[in-house]
Amino acid sequence: MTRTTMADIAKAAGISTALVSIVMRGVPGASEATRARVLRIADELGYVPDERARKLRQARSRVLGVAFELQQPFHGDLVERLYAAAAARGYDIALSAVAPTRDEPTAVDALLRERCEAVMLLGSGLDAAALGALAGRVPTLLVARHADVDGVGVVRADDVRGIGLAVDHLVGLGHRRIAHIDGAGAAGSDDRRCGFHDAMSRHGLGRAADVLTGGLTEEAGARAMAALLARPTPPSAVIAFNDRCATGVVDTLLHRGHRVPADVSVVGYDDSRLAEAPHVQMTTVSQDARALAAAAVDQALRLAAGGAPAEIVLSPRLVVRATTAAPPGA
Amino acid sequence: MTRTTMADIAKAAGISTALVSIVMRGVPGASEATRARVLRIADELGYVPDERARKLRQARSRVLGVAFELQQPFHGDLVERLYAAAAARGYDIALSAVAPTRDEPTAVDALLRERCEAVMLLGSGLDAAALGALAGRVPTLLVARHADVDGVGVVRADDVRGIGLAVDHLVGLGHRRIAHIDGAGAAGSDDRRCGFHDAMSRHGLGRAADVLTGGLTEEAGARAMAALLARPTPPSAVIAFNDRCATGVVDTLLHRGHRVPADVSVVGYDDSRLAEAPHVQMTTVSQDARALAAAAVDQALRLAAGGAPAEIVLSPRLVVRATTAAPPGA
DNA sequence: GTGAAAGCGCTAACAG
DNA sequence: CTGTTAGCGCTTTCAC
Repeated sequence: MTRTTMADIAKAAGISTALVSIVMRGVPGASEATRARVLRIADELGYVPDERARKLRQARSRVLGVAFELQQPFHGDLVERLYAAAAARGYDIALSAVAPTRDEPTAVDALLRERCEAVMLLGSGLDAAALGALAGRVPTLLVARHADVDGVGVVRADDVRGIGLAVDHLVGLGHRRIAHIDGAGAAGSDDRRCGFHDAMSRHGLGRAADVLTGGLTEEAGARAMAALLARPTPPSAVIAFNDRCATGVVDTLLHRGHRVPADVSVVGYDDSRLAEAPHVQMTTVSQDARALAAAAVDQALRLAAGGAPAEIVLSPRLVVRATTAAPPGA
Repeated sequence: MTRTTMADIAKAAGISTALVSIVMRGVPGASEATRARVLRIADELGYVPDERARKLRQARSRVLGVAFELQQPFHGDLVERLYAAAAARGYDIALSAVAPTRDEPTAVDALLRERCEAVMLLGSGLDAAALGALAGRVPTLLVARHADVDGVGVVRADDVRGIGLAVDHLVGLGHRRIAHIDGAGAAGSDDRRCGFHDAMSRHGLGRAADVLTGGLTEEAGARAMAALLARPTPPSAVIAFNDRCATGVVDTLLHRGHRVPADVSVVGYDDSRLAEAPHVQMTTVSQDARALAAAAVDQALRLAAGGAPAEIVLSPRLVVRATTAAPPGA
């Protein structure tokens, strides 16, 4: 089970390791004959290049670190797109997961040890001080989260506008009593809450703007929806912090015998795989994981090259599906 | 932004890098005074050890590779536990994600390049030939999947028994028309299907055993449930392939005005975070991610040390929550 | 208790 | 086109 090295191939082919390296990297400097022979031998010997050694030798590691949450479907979408965006630029992705039993500092630390050229934090929960400190050690990029910290790059969708789109859509359908179940302090929840208030006010519904504390999970959405249903006059539409939260809202409504969207309309956020599932068909605000990922890799590389941090704000898009309709009696 | 190395610390402290290494690793061989001084200087300089260099030098990389699916909540649970189990043995985890646009061979290949001592594939979709080939290159361990391939270790829960527990529970409640929505060829689906047939037969309900093609997603569950509802006499209970699938089943039932569990009981599989959410409270079969992860790391290390592959089968446990009850009119 | 020297597997100059 | 020489940052003998 001992791994084949370049030296083994060089010996077998009767050439130097440098030449093998040239062939393996596919750079010019070897005759076609040698190239073919080396490749054949490498294949026979089951050679797999040692990334660590390669990275160690190279001035730049060509690795981008990504800290993400294991249980956040939207992070899954982002990570998937980040792999592709990084690969397109010749970079590898080093993943480090955040979970209830593995906090963000731990995850980031692991990335630092891998000598990533830059780290991208997906919807990070770190505060300004921690972010500032991190940015002092490694080019740092916040993805899908708003923050104004010196030295930290940001790539995100315009959350204020995103929620605005949702409100416009619902008001256009005839809704007036609209509630927002927020992210309870999670990345982006402040912006979305503001966006909600702004948009409602714009429609002259400032006083009908109802905000409840929610969270990032189905559970949070379910709890908040239950609270709403306990009111004398529940809203006719709900905008949840994200798709998972919205799923909890829908479940609670259905469990209690309310129809979606006939009785209550529900809007999610993220357009994660959760929302597009045929049986869910959730109206949601798309952050466009693909564009976000592409912009993130772009800026991460710029930062790594010594560029100045920027804030890149992408426009979200409303994806109308089947969980929104005119309010009852409209 | 250029990283501090051991040489920098050695110079600043006026000692050799070897001594710094001794201190950083916390092994005996340095005086308390030196130790304290080195640690202080390292801290001041913001030193972070370079894992790549360390791994390269060490005979063993102390890294375990994990290929997992980004959108599978149960994989998230497993990964979280694997981090802890590996850390307890002094090992790091290298993550490589599988997603619709990133196939398993790609993910495994990335792991190989990192010189993992062993790779663990979570619910892999690789066939016997591919697994055999992989096992020839690196100690390979299948987690949460059944397979009988030479040289490949397996750590899984007893799926036949797991489904059996679900059937026993439902029959005990009085159900007789029970359907199983399967995994459509996914890892474990054969076992679960067999387990379903076995258990139903054991209860003399072999002819009432209804199996539908499903899948791993909410969507698959929703589609299958819709098909069941189109029948003249739909079942009074459904056992889904996993929690995601079960969620789709529940959603479809609720959407169509059926109550869960009053009209139809639903059982999931995995006991992922999805199932325990307060508003869901799904009855499900627990594979105990923690125990599975511990056993997996255990065997991965044994394999890496040259041990013979084994099949470790853990007993699943039925977690009764709120989606199962006696059938209507019972 | 401490340091010098030799590599881990690879790539990046250079020479030839 | 091909080979030699030097390391990347760290750990590991083996001296002192």
